[in-house]
Amino acid sequence: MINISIRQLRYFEALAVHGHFGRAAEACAISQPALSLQIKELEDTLGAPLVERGPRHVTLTPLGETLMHRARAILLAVQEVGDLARAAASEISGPLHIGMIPTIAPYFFPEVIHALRQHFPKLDLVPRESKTKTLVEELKAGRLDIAIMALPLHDPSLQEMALFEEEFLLVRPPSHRSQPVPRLESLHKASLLLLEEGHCFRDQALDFCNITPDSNPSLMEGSSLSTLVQMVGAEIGLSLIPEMALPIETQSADVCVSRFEQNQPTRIIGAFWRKTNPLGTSLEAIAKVIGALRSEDNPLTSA
Amino acid sequence: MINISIRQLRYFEALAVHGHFGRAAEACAISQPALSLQIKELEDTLGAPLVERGPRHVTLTPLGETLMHRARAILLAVQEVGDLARAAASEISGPLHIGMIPTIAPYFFPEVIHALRQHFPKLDLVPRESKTKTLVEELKAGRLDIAIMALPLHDPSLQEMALFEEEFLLVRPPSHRSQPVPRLESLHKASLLLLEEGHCFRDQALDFCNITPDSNPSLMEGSSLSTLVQMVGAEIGLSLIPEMALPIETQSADVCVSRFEQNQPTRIIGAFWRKTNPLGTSLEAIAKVIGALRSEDNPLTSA
DNA sequence: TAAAAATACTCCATAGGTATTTTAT
DNA sequence: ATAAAATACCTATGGAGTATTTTTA
Repeated sequence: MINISIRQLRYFEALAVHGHFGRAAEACAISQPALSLQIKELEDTLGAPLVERGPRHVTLTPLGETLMHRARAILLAVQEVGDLARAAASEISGPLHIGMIPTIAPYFFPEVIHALRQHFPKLDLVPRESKTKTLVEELKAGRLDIAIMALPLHDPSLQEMALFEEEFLLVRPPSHRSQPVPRLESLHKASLLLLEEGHCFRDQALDFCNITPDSNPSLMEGSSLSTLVQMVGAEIGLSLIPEMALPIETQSADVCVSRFEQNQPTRIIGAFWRKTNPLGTSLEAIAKVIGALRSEDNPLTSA
Repeated sequence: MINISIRQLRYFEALAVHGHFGRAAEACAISQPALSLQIKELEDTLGAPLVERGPRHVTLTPLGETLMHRARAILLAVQEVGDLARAAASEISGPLHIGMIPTIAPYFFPEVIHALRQHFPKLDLVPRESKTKTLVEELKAGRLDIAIMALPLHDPSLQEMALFEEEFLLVRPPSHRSQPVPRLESLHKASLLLLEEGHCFRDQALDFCNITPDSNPSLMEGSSLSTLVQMVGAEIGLSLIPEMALPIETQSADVCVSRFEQNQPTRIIGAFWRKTNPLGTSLEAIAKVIGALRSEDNPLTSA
């Protein structure tokens, strides 16, 4: 029977990530020789080298690569076993890694954290803001427990739960205040300011306006909603912002914010977690608390 | 970070299987206190009891049950990491657990073992004979590396490889020798002898003859092909046997064996293994050697 | 009260630390 | 020549053994 230890897999993963015995050892909070020995032992039991030792950095051998995949899966499964305990406890406690997309995070995180502290005082919240793609990766790798993102996602390994619907609002320069609200379909002709590549809000907006980035030369980009609103205030163009950003982003800029008169676009925001996460039930309760914060004005559930 | 060891999971699995600290310890080749301590430690790190201690036997708590599922998955993944090494070696070696369905095993195992010893001398073959359902379970649990069964199976976690086609032959009492071969479709009117419930060969035969067990009161059952042939020899009825059983089973019985004149029924025999088994490539080579034994007379591949 | 698990203790294997040498560019 | 990994050696944690006590139907 093969005698590898979880410890060896942990060290090996660190070595793969850092590509350097010394730094990997540091990451594992052990000395470099200690890590070297465990790697050596792992190589011995497998009967083949796992890394190629270079003078400046080490790289994985093909066998090392395949082991890495399997090791990650095992380490995730082990971590989930650890979470079994927390799931069994009457009250959820310990660190909870929670992620949110950038177009929501700055406006929603404060109240989410406040509400979760109220409902689950034993929880130690570790918030993170990233784009959807990163959040999904982090969820799957077990570095996040739950993420708040826009639906739909269609990832079979993730559980999704819709929380509330959010409107897209039109932001125009102050000079437009007297003009009528343009129709959504006419926006492709305007100078539209949108978030840079990778933000789901950008894709949603493009989708609603029926725009492909190439076909619209007057499209301009910003890296945050705040920037966009400021640029609109400086008469550079129009933009869309999610409802949630309204109170904060329009405070410091002189802009004209309007709903559309018809075909008001919206997106649905939901919570996501690994289906295999033993904390599932707790995460559902947490998601419900988060959803309740917004569902008063915007109820998705008919409760 | 949770500090669970693979050792603890192994011991816990043994305890779950045996329901008894002493016997589980024996199965793990350690002393009872050693196992008790590891279980206790596991319970401590998870913060909740995993087993309910009874005076005669222990039973898993609900948490223990869920842990068991996850532990098995982890242990299987670890075992597969162990197999990575063997897969990396130039020549496949070590123990290979191979299963076969009962209607093939007695006739085919000898030549399969002989051929595999020739081609893979470092392999230590561990053969087992079981019905399809059991073989599938054993494959998935990692207690079998490869199984030879009838297609189709449609199990998404298993890789299948067709090896050869095998005919179903009609076995009649010696008195029928002068009579013409009945048509396959007329067999449901005859006194048909078939294998008992659970053999895939039985289901295949029923299927070919368009019989449902209930609708045919003259159906009789035996627990082995050998029994069936002997009963046919004793004029008790007719039967079907797979081609492969022919040389052995008809040696010691005075029966009349015939192919059908039309609609000759066949089944396809194939090899199966876990898709995640790192030995996959080796198992493919092994399966090819097995298939080559029969594909001379019965080629499935157009080689 | 009897079978079985928990506890007490002792021992040894091994993970980890520090100091040092070897290696490869 | 230098950064980095391997080796040597020591220490200490903890896993396993034997003997014994506690538990509970």
